[in-house]
Amino acid sequence: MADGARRATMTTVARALGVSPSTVSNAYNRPDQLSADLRARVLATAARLGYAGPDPVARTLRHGRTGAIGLVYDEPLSFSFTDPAAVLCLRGVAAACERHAVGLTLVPRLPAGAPDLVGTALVDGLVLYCLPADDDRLRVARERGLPVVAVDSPRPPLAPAVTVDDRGGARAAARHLLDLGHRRVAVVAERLAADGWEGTAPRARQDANPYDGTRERLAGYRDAWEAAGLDWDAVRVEERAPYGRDAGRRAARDLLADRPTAVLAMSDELALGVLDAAAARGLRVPGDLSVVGFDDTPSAAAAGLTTVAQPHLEKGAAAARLLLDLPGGAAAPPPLPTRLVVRTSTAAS
Amino acid sequence: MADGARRATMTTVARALGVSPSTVSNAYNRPDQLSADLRARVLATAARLGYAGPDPVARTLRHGRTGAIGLVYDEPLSFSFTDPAAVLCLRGVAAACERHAVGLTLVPRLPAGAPDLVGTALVDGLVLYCLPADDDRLRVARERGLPVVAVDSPRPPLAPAVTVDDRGGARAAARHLLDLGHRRVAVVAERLAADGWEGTAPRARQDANPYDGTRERLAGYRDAWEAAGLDWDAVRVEERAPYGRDAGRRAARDLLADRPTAVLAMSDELALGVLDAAAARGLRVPGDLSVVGFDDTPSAAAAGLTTVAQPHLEKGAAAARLLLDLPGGAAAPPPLPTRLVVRTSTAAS
DNA sequence: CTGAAAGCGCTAACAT
DNA sequence: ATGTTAGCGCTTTCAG
Repeated sequence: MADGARRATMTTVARALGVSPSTVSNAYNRPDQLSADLRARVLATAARLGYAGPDPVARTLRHGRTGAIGLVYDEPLSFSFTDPAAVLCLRGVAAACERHAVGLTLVPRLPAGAPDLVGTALVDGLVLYCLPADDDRLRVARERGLPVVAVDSPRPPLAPAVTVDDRGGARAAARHLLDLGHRRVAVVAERLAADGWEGTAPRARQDANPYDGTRERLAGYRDAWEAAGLDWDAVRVEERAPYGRDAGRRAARDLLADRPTAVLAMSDELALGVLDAAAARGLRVPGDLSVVGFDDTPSAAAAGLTTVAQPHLEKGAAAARLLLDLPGGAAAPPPLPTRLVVRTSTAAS
Repeated sequence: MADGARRATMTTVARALGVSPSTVSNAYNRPDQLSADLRARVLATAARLGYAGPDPVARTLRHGRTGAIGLVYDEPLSFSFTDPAAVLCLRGVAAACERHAVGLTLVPRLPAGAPDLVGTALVDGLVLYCLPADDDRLRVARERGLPVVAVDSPRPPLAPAVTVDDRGGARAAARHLLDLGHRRVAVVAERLAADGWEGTAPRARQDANPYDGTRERLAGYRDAWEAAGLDWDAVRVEERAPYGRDAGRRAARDLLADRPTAVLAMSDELALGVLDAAAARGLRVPGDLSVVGFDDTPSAAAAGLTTVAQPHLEKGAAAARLLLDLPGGAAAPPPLPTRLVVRTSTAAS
């Protein structure tokens, strides 16, 4: 079995057996097109020569189908496995891939300057997760002619997308605090632009946010505020990057100096950071401070956080289905619902 | 820009410009092989025709390199995002992929009968994670001529692998309990075969376990036991499947009837389940019951679990590097170290 | 600096 | 039931 020669190919097998390549092809792809006997001989010869079946790449070139979809993410790849909300969404995507028997290719973001893998990944379509509206990778994917579907930004008409009622959820969260009598409320935000800036985000920055999900959340908070006849511009929106629990801690450390009675965190990870900071400062939650998150991740639930639930798994699965169900591309579903989940991190002011 | 015709190809662009296809190819792959002016014209024409650059599949066929590695896992894909230890390992793999600018394709396990995606995934190599020693997919990958590297089973000589000193770690865990004076100890095990069986695993089953990682762990416990002159076969090894925190709960519910003073759980997820069951039964940990886990996952740390740490990230990264560093395949590294981490879930008997 | 020609390995009409 | 032929789209010697 020493193979000094090149790897066996369909032609090799065909020649060894004195048949034509198409017969060997048929042995693999259309068993009914040849006698059982010949087929058995083909397979036996293939085994003897160490031929493992049609080369997937060549077959893909012929068929134009790779059997995988790609996932593009705005953070380092390892983040896909770090952020609880991302993990849930990915689980949904992965489950759908499994059902459709296609692979899921995580497409890494490369250091600027490197030729983008979005342009070369061997996939039949791409899920764009949490990209800013003007991200170049959207354009590259489009030019390749690949079907794309965005999740958590960008939205139509920029790209077909699975959307979530972020705004409604955020509105409910803010109204909840207002109903409890809170008026001195601060917001902890993740990045509102790709520039790594940190600080108290002015209104212009809030509105120019290219990440649709978070822009909508902020808009939802504001809706509730203005519906109550209050001045949104008086609400401090403290932005931190990079995203994560620590960002929440750091934002809260600054914010708490203002002695707010409540904090709206734009995600549960940030909210957990706020809880950390509150504890470090000796504040009781919800006695001294109410905190509302967003996402309803498992650890938020464990911490008793009041938050806004969204169907993460369904969101991911819907995105994958959009790519996989109808090759042409089905219509995007209506916005998925969000729901306020009241736990023990909020109380009357 | 209405494209009634077929998608533009290299030849299309060449013809539109009256040059040869190879010139267009050079414009993309060897800018130095043609005048800057001609190159600019080629690129402009390409843009005008909506040609997005060389087709990745065709290029792959030519070059024989896909630019991605695959990851194969013995559980449903979504599990990769559920199990904390798997997530950590995957993060390591993903980080290495990112550094090498290659994609990471998660290859789903299909319902039995379906043509296996391991045979057709467009990848340059495969990481086999937690497969049983006799898994068919190892053979399929080999026949394709793909480089493979196993993590957490199978081990050499079955396959090149990144190994961890599971046995040493388990030995330390068991010795820790013995040192504390525990003698009535029970083990909670995840699956010791792929058959879905549950119950008290007899010795034969323990030894035939095709999952190397867990077989080694069990062997490590036994080492310590026998070194202390005790009879391993008197130790109850309670096996549950499928794997997860709930499995730990259910195993512990049965086990605790024997009134052990300590439990060795073969993973932190199982250990957390044991803690749940102990709490439900009104047992204090470590007062009434000591518990030791394995893996040192974040939630284990948060729960104050005494456990065995292993370098998950490094394990995953090393596996990916083995595939990516030297195309030929480097030598596997020596077993990665494990380390007993004593927290507050263990005390003297 | 540019072009012609020969495949990479496979599949699907279309014969026979 | 089996073989012939013509590509899928690209890259790459090798000539000019």
